Amino acid sequence: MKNLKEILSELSRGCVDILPEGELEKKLLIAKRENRPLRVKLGIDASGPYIHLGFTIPLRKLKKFQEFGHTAVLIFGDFTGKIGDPTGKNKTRPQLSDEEIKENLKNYKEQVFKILDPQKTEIRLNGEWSDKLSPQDIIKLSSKMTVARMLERDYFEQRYKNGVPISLHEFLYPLFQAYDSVAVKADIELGGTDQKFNLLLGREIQEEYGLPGQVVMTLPLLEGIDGTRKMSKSYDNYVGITESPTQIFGKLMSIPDNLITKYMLLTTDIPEDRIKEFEKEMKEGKNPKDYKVILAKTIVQMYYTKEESDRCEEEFKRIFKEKGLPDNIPLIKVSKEDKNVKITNFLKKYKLTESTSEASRIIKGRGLRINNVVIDDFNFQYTPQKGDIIQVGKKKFAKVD
RNA sequence: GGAGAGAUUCCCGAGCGGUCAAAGGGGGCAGACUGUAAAUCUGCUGGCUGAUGUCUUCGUAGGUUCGAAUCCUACUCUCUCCA
Repeated sequence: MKNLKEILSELSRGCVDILPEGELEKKLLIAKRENRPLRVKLGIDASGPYIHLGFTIPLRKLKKFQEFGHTAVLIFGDFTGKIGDPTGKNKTRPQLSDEEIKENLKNYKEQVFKILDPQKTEIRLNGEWSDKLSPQDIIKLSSKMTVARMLERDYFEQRYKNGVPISLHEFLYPLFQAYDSVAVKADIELGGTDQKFNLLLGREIQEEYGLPGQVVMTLPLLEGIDGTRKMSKSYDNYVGITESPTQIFGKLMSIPDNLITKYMLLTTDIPEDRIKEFEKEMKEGKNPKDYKVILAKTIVQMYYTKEESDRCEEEFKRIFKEKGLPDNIPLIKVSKEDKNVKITNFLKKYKLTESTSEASRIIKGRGLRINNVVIDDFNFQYTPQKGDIIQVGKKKFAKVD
């Protein structure tokens, strides 16, 4: 049995804030005294439940709580999803239909239980209670918040300054989210650092409704594989946990060096002191690539198997060190008419490029190889032969069948 | 309700009635160098095409004009100020 100190240190690994300070310890003590599990809340957007490495950070934290006997309460934002969240400027997200929500929920569950223990997980749809709120309830809820405080938030402040429209209902979002905490009687809520305000609001609203306020734990946002913007599907810089081992491995190998240890700390169970050693070794001049391999292998192993991770490593070596070819080159079936076709048309026809213009651009840039021979003439007449290897840029391969 | 400002290509942002497929930056793609890293350098960055050109693009719909992103009208949306 671990003592309280050890538990606290494991639970706070990677956390940015635990607010109010010291409260987590109190909650843990209360749970022990009352012999009941803590209810740890995490919200997810119903519109795109595609779980990438960034989102595994809070999920893994939740798992940690489960290991210590507590209950994970996942809030699936079907209510908010139905209203349609206007994120950007001109894009008002389409409202989700009931079927879409159902479908998303199904996919979500599948992925989430790759990490969480289903026995200790409670999945709730916030429509359950939000749908039932009357206008009076909503007014009462809104009266707990002032416009000035809303506008203080970075997110709104910037948009307001830049003249980007803010719809009124966007102000309601944090309130509904906060109300979720009331509804599920959360003891703790997890979220990214960008959620700090919302999470704290949850605490306040709980107190307004006569409940003990939740403890807020914020976790860092993980930069995507481009190393700058936060990991997100819309930036196409994500590593999805349901992607193929090869993809996961490859993507992780392309993250910038300075993120290696951050990824380790947040997305794996590699012990913190080991990570510190790695850091030191890299500073002393060891090749960061080797540590990246450790990271990539660890993660592939977490979501697949040890064998897969070994295979990925070997394949990676073969492709990039020895400039060999990947294992699974997609085959393209060419038809008999494909004789002496213009190469640009060919590339477009088989979706190797978006357009013929893109094809000629790549050809001009010396990015096209057939059987390892650079083709730099965009008027090249191509007659595909079975077994030809076509390489477009660094990453796209195809084999003629 | 009133007054003003604005909507440009993936994003930000220039843009005299013709020489504008539209400056510049960001992002992206490709190449060199590497460790499929970072940094740096180079090229490209609407579609189709025999590269010559051609078609579609500047909030939407009309109009003026030989010719419009640029002028006019209406509409839609946004912002700011006043009440």
